[in-house]
Amino acid sequence: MGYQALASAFRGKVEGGLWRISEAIPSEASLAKEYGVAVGTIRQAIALLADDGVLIKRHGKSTVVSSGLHGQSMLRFFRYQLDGQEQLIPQAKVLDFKEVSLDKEIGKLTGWACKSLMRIHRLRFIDGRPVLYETIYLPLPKFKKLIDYKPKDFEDLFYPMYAKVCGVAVIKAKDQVGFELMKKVDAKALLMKEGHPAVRVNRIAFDLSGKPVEYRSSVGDAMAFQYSAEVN
Amino acid sequence: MGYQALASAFRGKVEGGLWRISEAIPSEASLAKEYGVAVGTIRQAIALLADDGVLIKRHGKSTVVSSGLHGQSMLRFFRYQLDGQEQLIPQAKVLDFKEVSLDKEIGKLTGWACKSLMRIHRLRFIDGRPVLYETIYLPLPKFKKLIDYKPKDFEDLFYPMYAKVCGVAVIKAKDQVGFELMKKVDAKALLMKEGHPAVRVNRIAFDLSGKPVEYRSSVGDAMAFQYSAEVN
DNA sequence: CAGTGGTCTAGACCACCGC
DNA sequence: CGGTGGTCTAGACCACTGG
Repeated sequence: MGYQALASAFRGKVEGGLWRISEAIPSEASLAKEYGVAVGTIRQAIALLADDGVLIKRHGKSTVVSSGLHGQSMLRFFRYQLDGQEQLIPQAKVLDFKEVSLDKEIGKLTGWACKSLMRIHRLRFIDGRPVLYETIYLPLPKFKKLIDYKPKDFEDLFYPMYAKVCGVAVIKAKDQVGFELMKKVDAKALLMKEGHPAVRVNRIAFDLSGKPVEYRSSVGDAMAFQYSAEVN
Repeated sequence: MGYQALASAFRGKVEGGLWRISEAIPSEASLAKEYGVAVGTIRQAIALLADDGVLIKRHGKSTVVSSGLHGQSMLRFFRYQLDGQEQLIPQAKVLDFKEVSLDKEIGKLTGWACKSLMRIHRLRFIDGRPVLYETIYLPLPKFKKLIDYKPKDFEDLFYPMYAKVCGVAVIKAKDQVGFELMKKVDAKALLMKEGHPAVRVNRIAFDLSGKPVEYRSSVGDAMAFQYSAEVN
């Protein structure tokens, strides 16, 4: 039982729901006793999961299972201060949503095997201006609690909502950024002209166990797009 | 002398050139003896620098000082296989270079205080087609060995060349991606039309001590742009 | 084989948090 | 104050690399 095997065991606890989102895990000392290893070994195992974002450590307090990402990780792609504004008020509005059958392309990208998805259309605003038009797909057994929602019930930030309502913590995502000319529907939603330069971001989001739990495609004005990345 | 203080001390060794690029540092055991601490403490300090990319550890061999990034980290922004090609032959060609005085804007971005820079214009090709037009700025006391070069002397990959010729290891970079309409000079270099949608990537590259050592601005066809990123 | 880093132990003491 | 994670020790033994 090396520390990597212990890390796998702990992953299992999280995936199996024995260690629940936002809740504390046992102390390092008690885990060491339970597994019959030294505390240092437990610490190494926990460090692995903490690096992955699965567990959150805070000195003096218990280690807890992550409830996922919070920041407006999508809007970070766009320049906000178009008019020298300093304060920005990001908002979101769900336009419509319905149950749809699994799209073949999305199934291939995500590996989902479910029959139907929930599809949500949503606009995001900055200072009252629409800047991003999103189409979000959620696999349906898992997110069934959302199908009784009304558009107004959806919160501005989806990931914390997933955690609260559906017990799904998004801790990682893969984005694909590409350039295109704006299509009619996208242009209409964003109050722009068809054929205007556009950026499309396709995102697959992953939960605590590394399984894809959301597919999202977002379109915005390419001329307002600005992305920063670190390379290591 | 905690492990963080030790890490600082080790950073100093690297920055001061006492531990040189690509060379082995003393073993953990000998460092422990030298500093009068336990091996575990040395290991923690070294782990910090290894996470930063400053040191490279390999089981069974000595820990060495990093010589920097290698991959074509710039071309990763573009789709290569335009025609179902599988093998791609990236090439580069330096068009011209000269000593110029420090641009105010670049000085602000990089914090450079030198008087003059070396400016290099460079084209990058895939399958013989120009895809990227780069303008590279290097602070001049540090890179003076390059001013006697002829355009043909420059290697395809600049970062390994910096390490070999100037003793500068690039281990980190910050990229800023934005869209614009192609300017005349850029269009001409890339054999495209002025006003065509373009992507511009501005990069600041950092050496082992975290100081900016290169500023680079690259332009390419927006329609061929595709970027993948992980969000954590 | 000698030398390196990787894993693990069983303790000690420190630093932080909240009651 | 008690409980948590953070740092450190001084060893033991394992696993990998290269001559």
